[in-house]
Amino acid sequence: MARVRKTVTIRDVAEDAGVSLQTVSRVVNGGPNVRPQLRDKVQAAIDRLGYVPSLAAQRMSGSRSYIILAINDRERTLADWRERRGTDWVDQMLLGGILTCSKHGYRMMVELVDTHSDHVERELGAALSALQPDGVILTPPHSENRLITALLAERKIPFARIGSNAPGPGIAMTMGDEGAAHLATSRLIELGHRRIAMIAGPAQYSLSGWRVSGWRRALAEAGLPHEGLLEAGDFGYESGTRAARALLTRNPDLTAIIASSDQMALAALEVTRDRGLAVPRDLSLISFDNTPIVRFSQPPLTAVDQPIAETVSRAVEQLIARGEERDDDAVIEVAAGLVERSSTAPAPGTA
Amino acid sequence: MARVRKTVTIRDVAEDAGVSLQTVSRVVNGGPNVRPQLRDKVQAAIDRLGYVPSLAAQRMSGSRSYIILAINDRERTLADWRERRGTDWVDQMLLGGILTCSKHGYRMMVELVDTHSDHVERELGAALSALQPDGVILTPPHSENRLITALLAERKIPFARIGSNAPGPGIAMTMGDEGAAHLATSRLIELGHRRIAMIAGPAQYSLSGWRVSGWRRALAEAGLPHEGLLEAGDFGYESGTRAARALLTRNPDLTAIIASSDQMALAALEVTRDRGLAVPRDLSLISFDNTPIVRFSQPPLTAVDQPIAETVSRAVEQLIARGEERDDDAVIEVAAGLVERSSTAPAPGTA
DNA sequence: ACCGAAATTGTGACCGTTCACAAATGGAAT
DNA sequence: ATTCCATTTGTGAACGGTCACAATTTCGGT
Repeated sequence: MARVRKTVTIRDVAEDAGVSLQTVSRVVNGGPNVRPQLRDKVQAAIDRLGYVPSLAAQRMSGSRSYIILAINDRERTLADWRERRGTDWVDQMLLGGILTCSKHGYRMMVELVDTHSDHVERELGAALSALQPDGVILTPPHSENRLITALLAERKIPFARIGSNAPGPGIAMTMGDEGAAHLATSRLIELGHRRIAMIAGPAQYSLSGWRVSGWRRALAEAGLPHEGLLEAGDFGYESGTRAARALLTRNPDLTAIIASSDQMALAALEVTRDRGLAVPRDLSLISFDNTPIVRFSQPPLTAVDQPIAETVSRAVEQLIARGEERDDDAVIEVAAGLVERSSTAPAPGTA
Repeated sequence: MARVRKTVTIRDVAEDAGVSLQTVSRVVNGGPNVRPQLRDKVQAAIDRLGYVPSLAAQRMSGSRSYIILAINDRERTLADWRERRGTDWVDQMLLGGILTCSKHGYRMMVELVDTHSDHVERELGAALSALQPDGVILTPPHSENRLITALLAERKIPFARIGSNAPGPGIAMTMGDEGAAHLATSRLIELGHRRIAMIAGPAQYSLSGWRVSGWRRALAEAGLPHEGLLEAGDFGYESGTRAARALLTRNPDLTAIIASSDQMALAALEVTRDRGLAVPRDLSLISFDNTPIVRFSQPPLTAVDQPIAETVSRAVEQLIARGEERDDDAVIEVAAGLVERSSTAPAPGTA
């Protein structure tokens, strides 16, 4: 353990090993064409001195910055968002990304930007100039923001759009919302349900639309109607209450509800309870997101599991790989799964 | 909106404004001794070109890095931790820190290190060399790790230890665990409870000890015994189940339990229900942490609210302020509060 | 032993910014 | 006007790396 007083630079290593700076640089970066013998000698010096290249200096001299920038919404992130969808989403996203970055020698930096369009361009532009990241990850609701994607495309920085199903500039990382909704709906149909309602998310998120599509497609495939079975919320609890009430009032024969967020599902659970209906005996319930909360409700909810951590992780890997490559757009799907708990059961009156 | 092709450097601005690099630098950094007229002219050029100084270059030339490094435990963070204490802790910490950093023109970077002591020094040392942060935030269980604090002290990097009550090197940011436990216990005593048990956290976290102390002190002040009323868990659900069972079996006259984590409190809730006891009619329950989960249990739990976001936020501000100052150690307390919900009530048989 | 190409190593310039210091300018006092 | 000092501006040298390219070594084939 060498005692480190001042920062150890590549020069110190070069001197210690009796070689040139360039050689040390080659060893550090695993460059080719270094004789094994010399490489070992230099490596020994590096270890002895505890040398670690300075990220700042590396970036200065034209190499990569080894930074992935994750763009999050400032307002929604902390207050709004956590109230509505549970905090888990942000958490998983961060940790999935950070973990994967660290695995590849990269670092993830979180940048919070305002939703207000004027500022977005400014703020993001400043962040890009200051940090010069090798890649950017866009999270909802910025995943499909034209101004942002245009800015990134112009600067030729590879970027991934999380939770966006639409092809377009950058890499779209979808969690297969259409398919997931289809899966959940199909499962309910399989259990004998015929009147299956959906509480959708707000239209501003395109995933809301995709989930509705998946639900509708599954119903259509089974020859079931969807009229009057759709209500929209804003992912939050109160909106779920409203939607559930409307649905149950309008459709007394309802036997299943799919909610586009855990909070809205919990609200629906509360509403059904108030009306004297038992879940899952009288009504089955499936939620989206599968945050930790739904494991502790009575009963625990069956939920569509959005593989957020894995999605972000894959996004990071894509960006890193795109480092030198051409920036071909793509849509990558990470499949969602259905975690069956106790809020789903065969439809009433079924064998 | 100037169209940005290549990165705008300080040179471009200097040229555009017809001044020297140094002058631009002065304007950017709010340096003294620049004539207002010139300053405006330069500022105009900066705005027009959309210039933002490169963090890397700034760091290179001896200025600060404007980076705060938050050290988290790799294993516990993702898997273990979230299972045991709910994911909220990490989330709040990150966002509290990130938000505050961004407010001051700093950025927060999360570094995950292994718990295994050999690696910690290496990993952290590498991170410090690579990033050269202006400050470091240590989170449990690293807040009191000797190797880490020694390393930071040696490198003279200001650092804050979150959730540590003990004075020592660096700034200790305590959330007043002793006081919080005392507060919760006192409230129960006030409600007429006489047999108040505690499910403590694992000994490896010093906050566990402090919470026990606060509980004990409150009991002592009221002349109540604490013998046989203490069980320890590991913050996780299962351990809470075990502890609650042991406590209830050993003390049939128990009327209140304080749990050192939300998960353990939920477990205790489940156990009391199994035994035919109603909360809060027969038994009052208070948990620690106040993660979103406890709002959705039946009944919603009264909980000690750990002001994590604020604590980290304050820590960041301390570190930034310490930038140039002397590194005097300190213990700063951010008081916890009690959020009363429906799991606490007057003791059975009380007026 | 000799030649040439391939493999290995070294050299200088440069990345974008700030630092210490030198130069120029301004204004008050003489 | 002149002198002098304080204020304002400019200059060259770092900072710690990498890049392009030049110099050197190695080695197979003759």
